[in-house]
Amino acid sequence: MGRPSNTEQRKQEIVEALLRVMSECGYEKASIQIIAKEAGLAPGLIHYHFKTKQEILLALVNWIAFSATERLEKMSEEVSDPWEKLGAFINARLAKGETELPQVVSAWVVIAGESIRQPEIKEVYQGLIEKQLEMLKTLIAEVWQGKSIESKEVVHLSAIIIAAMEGAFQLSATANEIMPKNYAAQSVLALIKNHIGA
Amino acid sequence: MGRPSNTEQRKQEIVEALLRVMSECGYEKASIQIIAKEAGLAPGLIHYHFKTKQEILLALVNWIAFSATERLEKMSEEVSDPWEKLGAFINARLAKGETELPQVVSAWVVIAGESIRQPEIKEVYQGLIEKQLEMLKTLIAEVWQGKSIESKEVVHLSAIIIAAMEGAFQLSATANEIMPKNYAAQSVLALIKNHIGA
Amino acid sequence: MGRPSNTEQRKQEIVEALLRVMSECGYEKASIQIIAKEAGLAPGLIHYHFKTKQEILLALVNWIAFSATERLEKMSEEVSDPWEKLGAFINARLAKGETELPQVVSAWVVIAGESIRQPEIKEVYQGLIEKQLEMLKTLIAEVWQGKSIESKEVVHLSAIIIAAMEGAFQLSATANEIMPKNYAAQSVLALIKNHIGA
Amino acid sequence: MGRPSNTEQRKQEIVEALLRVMSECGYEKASIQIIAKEAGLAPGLIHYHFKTKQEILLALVNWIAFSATERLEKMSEEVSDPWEKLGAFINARLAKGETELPQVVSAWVVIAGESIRQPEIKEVYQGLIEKQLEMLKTLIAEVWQGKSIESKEVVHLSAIIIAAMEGAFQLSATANEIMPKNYAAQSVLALIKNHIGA
DNA sequence: TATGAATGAGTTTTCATTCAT
DNA sequence: CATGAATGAAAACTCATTCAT
Repeated sequence: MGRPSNTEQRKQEIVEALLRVMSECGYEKASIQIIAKEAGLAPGLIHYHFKTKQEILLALVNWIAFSATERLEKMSEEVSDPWEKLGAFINARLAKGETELPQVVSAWVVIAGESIRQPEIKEVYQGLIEKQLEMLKTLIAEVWQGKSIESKEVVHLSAIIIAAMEGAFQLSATANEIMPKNYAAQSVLALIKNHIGA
Repeated sequence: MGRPSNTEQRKQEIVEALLRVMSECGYEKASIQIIAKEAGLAPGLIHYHFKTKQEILLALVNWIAFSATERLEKMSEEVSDPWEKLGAFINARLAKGETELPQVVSAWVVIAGESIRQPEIKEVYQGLIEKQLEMLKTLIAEVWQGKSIESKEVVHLSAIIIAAMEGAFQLSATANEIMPKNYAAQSVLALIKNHIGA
Repeated sequence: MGRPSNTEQRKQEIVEALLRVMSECGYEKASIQIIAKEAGLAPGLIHYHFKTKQEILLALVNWIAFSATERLEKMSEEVSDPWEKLGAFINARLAKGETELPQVVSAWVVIAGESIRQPEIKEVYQGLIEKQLEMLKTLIAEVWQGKSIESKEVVHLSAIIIAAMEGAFQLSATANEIMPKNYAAQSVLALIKNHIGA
Repeated sequence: MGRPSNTEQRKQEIVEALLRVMSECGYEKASIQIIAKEAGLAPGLIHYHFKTKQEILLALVNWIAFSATERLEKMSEEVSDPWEKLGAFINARLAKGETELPQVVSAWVVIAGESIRQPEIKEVYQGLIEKQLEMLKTLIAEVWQGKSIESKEVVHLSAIIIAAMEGAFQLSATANEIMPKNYAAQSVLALIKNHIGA
């Protein structure tokens, strides 16, 4: 009957090894050999579980996107007040003491760079951004009196807020002194509050 | 006597070739061979003018940083009204129809990714961010009644605005439908105006 | 489970291939390609087993040094008479019909040249010389009535004998007609005998 | 009429630049660019005066050989007593306080290594050794009562003394603590004296 | 599933040599 | 004679991928 499959667990180990290596070396310099060593596995095994290196990256991007989405959804379910929901959304990605590892932040910046030349990565990247944008539009429409979810004001505000959040990620990875993640969240929230006159 | 030097011109040609290639292939895939072909030069000549490939990247980052700074300074000199200055600052980096090529935007995202693993790149990257932050703080203090340049509010607002601008760059390179550069600028400006109650 | 390791054998094959190539082409001209061809292996495999080319050279130098030391020690154990021991020592490195291949002699001269610019090589080279010097001092003190091992006379005589042996190597590799290895050994021994008046 | 030729001087400058560079980097790593910089000349000029890099090496080897021979001859002319002549010969190459630069010693070891693969170099190298051997045989025959210049004893002793001198060079370049040049000379002379019973 | 050796194309870099000025 | 840019072949090294065990 053979041993029970542990493929899923192994795959996850490999993906997380890539995350750790990539957050220090970037994607190209994260060689299969190094990923294997980081994961404590033999190099050959990597290609048993993933056909190509890009497939691992794709799995990583999907995993990060999935985790983020999942966390966002859970957080917005836990609270019911619209403003609290909005706060939860912002905090979920930007607040200090997050489950979000600093490695994920660095990796995310690297992923953005890779998405420039790898359409498959770009697609997943865009998917996450779009999902976030949808959520944010909904949340902002809820707190902004008299504005419909597809009104120009809501759309623009949401987009620029998403940009600010992505930018905060980038700066916290590349210029940490300037943008510590801890005050990014409150600044963003304050910005929104003032903007819609709450 | 002897051959006249054309080093500076050649170096610039090489740097711009890297820019073009990098905005499509990323940094690692921008091989010396490809850069040389793009520049119409022999591969060996690249290393005659630059000792290493990283040196070309460094020159590119410095050039982008220098061009941006120069443009920002010139624009802020051309107008005298504080609000107009602020607008010029925002527009200089984000407005459509700019001298800023879309290639520069893509390259900038790639550079952010590279700065994760190359300290020399990180340093120049941070340098530009810091310079921009200083300018923005000054501009915001000028339009924000009663706020000193180093007050917490000004610092935080400036930082988040810088983040939004960097994020807008990133999104316009990776998710263009969501964040066309053309409305990023006006959104940011509107955000500031509302925030400080102007 | 898994593939059995043959690393040690492969490494030795590569080291010996370097020896052969180096004794004809020198170190710099012994390219990885040529070494690989000489060893009947794929070029990439060389770097799988040795991180750098210098590492191969280092392994070779260590191997030569180890072989020489081992042979010297064995030879001095096989005889007990002090004069015979001394003769065995001289013969071990210089006598004809030796296990010492002419390739080792040529390679050794090349190694001396490389040790000028590679400190790591120099270190191993010096180590062997020092070990030989210690052995020779002991042997000479044993046959030289009334001289202590660290007396000036013993030290100087030993040093010059080591020099003569190294020089004989060099001449037999570069000017073979002048210094055939076969009479170097007996000449050195005669020199010592006369010198200490035996 | 043009300017007066300075070819000979330039050539000598280049040769000496190679000497200096080679004594630190070896021959292969002594690139034309580096030699040119060391000589304070433009790279192109090197190839104006020497067709190939090997030609410079050849000139250097010849120069060293010529200088050595010249010095030896002059020294043996200055004294008339046979033992003094012999002493002068030994001292000329090995004694401390020599005009012989330490760089020449290092370069000489590198040259020996190169002669393994470059017949042209080997030839000059052997030529110098032979010339020295002839001189030494003459000198030894003069001090050794009743021995003819081509007797087996004189030939062998001369050969091993030449070997000791070359070896002393090598050790003083690669293992200086073991064989300082200063006591090599006196040791060699003492060895000869004892050997021929003087 | 797992191991780790093996492959070969591709990368950056070096450098003797040539050549336009 | 002299300069210094330009060339292109070759070098060491990397690495995703394959394969024998």
